[in-house]
Amino acid sequence: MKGRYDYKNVEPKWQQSWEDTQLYKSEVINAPKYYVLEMFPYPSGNLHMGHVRNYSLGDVFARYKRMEGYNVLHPMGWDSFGLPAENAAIKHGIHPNSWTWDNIANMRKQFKMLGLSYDWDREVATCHPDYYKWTQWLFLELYKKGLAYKQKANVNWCPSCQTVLANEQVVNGECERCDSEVIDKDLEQWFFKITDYAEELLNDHKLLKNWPDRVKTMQNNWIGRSEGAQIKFKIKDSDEQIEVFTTRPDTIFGATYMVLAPEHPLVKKLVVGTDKEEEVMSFIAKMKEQDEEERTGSDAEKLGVDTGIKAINPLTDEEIPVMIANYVLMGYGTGAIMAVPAHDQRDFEFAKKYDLEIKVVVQGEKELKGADLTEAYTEKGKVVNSDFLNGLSFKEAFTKIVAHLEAEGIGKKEVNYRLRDWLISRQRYWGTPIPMIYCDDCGVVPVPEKDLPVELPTNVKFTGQGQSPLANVEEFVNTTCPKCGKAAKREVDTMDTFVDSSWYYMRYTCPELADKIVDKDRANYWMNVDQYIGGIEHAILHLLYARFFMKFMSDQGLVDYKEPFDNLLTQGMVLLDGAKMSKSKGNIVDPMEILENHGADVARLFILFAAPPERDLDWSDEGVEGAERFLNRVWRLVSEHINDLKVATGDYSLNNKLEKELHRQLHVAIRSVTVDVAERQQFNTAISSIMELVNAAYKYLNEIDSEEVNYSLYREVVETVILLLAPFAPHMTEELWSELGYQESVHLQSWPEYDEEATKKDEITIVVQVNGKVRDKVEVAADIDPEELKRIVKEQDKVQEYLEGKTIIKEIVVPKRLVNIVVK
RNA sequence: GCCGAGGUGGCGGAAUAGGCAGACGCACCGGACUUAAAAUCCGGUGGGAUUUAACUCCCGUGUCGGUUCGAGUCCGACCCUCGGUACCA
Repeated sequence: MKGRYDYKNVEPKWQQSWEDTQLYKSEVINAPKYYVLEMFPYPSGNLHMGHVRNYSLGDVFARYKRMEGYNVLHPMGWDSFGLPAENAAIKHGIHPNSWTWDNIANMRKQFKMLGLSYDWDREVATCHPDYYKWTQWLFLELYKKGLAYKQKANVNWCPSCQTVLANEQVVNGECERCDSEVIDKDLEQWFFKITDYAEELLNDHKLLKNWPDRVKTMQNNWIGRSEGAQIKFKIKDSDEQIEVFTTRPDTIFGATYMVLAPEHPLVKKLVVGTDKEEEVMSFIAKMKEQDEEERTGSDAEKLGVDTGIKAINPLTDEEIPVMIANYVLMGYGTGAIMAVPAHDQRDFEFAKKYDLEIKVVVQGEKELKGADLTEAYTEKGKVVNSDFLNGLSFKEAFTKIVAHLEAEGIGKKEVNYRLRDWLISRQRYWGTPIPMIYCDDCGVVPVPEKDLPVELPTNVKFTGQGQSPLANVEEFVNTTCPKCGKAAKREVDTMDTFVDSSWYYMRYTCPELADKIVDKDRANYWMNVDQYIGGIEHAILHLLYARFFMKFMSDQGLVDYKEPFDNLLTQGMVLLDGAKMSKSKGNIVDPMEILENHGADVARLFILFAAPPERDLDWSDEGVEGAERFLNRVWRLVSEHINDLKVATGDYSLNNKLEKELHRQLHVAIRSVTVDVAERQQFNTAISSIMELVNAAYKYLNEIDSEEVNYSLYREVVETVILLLAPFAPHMTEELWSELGYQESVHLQSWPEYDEEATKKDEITIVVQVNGKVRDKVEVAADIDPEELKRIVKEQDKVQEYLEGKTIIKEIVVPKRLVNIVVK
């Protein structure tokens, strides 16, 4: 046996063996299942360290659960539609199809080099027609239910990606992918009605007990539920009405003006032809020039203009001015507000600036006067100056005014959400075609299910300009109407790739199925995903969309569950010198280089040991060497004693203190590692516990007479180290296991069990404190009587010193830990 | 501003129910092995005071205060860092 772990030969050998014996193949059997899933990657062509971390974490769960006796599903696939493929085509003239499949082949090879325990028979790729056929099928199901619809809307357009984006993909007014500034466009686009599920998406967070709170909070904020009322205001000398949403209908008597967003459709209707037309239109033009930051930044200046139009406050019957202002956004609520400057800070600032009436209708502790206010009083106090609401609390006033509005037919209670419908059209080629046809006679007609998939044509020119490249492919565009058979045209936009990844976890349960998206029995057996692992950057995007799809699929009867991911682990980033690794900055550590120089087990062990999973991890070459040193230390535990180990298979007794202590540490280690992996998901401390056991083994070998080594005990320790380490360093442990003479894979063995009794010490150290300060320590029997312990403690010389001349007030005994004597 | 997470040695990090702060690893220092080096093994390593040394003592988990026999852990106020979000009516 070699003196060092020879990863270059050992790792490929076992990777081949695992593949040959189909070790990680999973099937539905009559046994408890465990579905572990990591977010599948975009096939950029090469692994990066974030991948290594993500997939190493998942592999530990998969291997551990398998050893625990679960029937484990651990699949892998490719989120393989997307812009980079198309950009490569534009730049290098390589077809996205071949570019993507080449990348997949290369990355699959790299994944295998990491020794990850995937059932590769279940591999899916979202760009494969066998997969996107079902993405299209889901689109049609959504369409049938009215949850997919086409509408002209003011949408986000990324000039660099040359496509529209969903709200979730716009960050601070910039494209989430390329950081270009996003501009507004009025376009007719396809939407998914995720807002229908807003309430459920919010409520079902309570089912997700093991999701990080911050992810749930981010989703809560994104969905942005608020309770209030919708109220209609009449306009003087017009049949039109202004509809507003407010969370403070209790303050309606204080509504002294109204504001429309510059984009509000009523603006043109009302203003055109009046003497204010020019002034208003030039103001609106100016507002449109403001970029996102200027308009919506926290300290953006409030700008407005009077339309000259008057609305009627339905409660006071007073005429109030209708303003247009930049601080009211078309994208939230109705795009119009009733302004209550005394009780809303924004309205207050605006009213001060444009000299509008401020009328107090909520009383605070001190009497408030409109003229004296320096800021709005936004508390929910007692209502005043409000006729029949006077004297009521917020809650009472809310109920009463809403009842009044409903009775009058001018308003109602309403729940408003910040969440918008999901815009899924993309003016790009490399995505799932939207299966819709436009017929002059029949209108919008869905592609019949039997005609799916609508395949992407391959003979496409990439210009990167303006509209979907599919628009220029005549054979694709021109088709016949499924209804009337006349010439018709296909939809040329493709779907947002987040649609593809919203349901892939379901397809893994039946990846080969040709006539159905999933088989319900199989889906019900494997779902939900028990453990999902991925980056926090998907807290809103992917994780919200996937939850939406799961709920829809559940409502369609495809599966009996409502949430896709029971447990979520969001792993931290891999940093180099405190900064995110990035190609453009050139601060990259290439996983392939680490595999070449240290092997997969070292890479995995380092990355799992260096930090707890959720936290960011700073790359350290010294740390990698430390991991390598440790693995070789384990290796030598076997290699240096291989002959004795091979014959030492019998029972043993514990002959002396050293052996008792080693045996105790063995069981302590099993307990710690089990708890850390299974309950706490703290792999760094799990590994440190294995290190402690290895150190204990060395200590034993060092301290015992070399003739007297108890090899049967020692063998059990070594075997346990191997088993505990197997999920972390699968190749080396497999090799060592076979060196010990076993034929069957270490990854098919049972997880070691510990004996609680064996973890206990006969003699324990008790800390002795006087007035809370440690003054001495005593060795006593573990089961000592507390009174006896107190007596022994007080006999100690050092303790006596501190007790001399003092009176004992109190004696505290914490069993197995300490004694504290309080004196005065 | 609001919401969330966090602040512990030279560094990454541990302390699971309020009970020895600093597990494990890195780095560093010393020793063994070696002609030598590498590798490996053994030992030391929070700061300070005193001491030849041992012993011993004091301080120490962002700051200040509180609860408690006892606080990294609980409570209150504050400071800082990171993440999310931001005219959301």
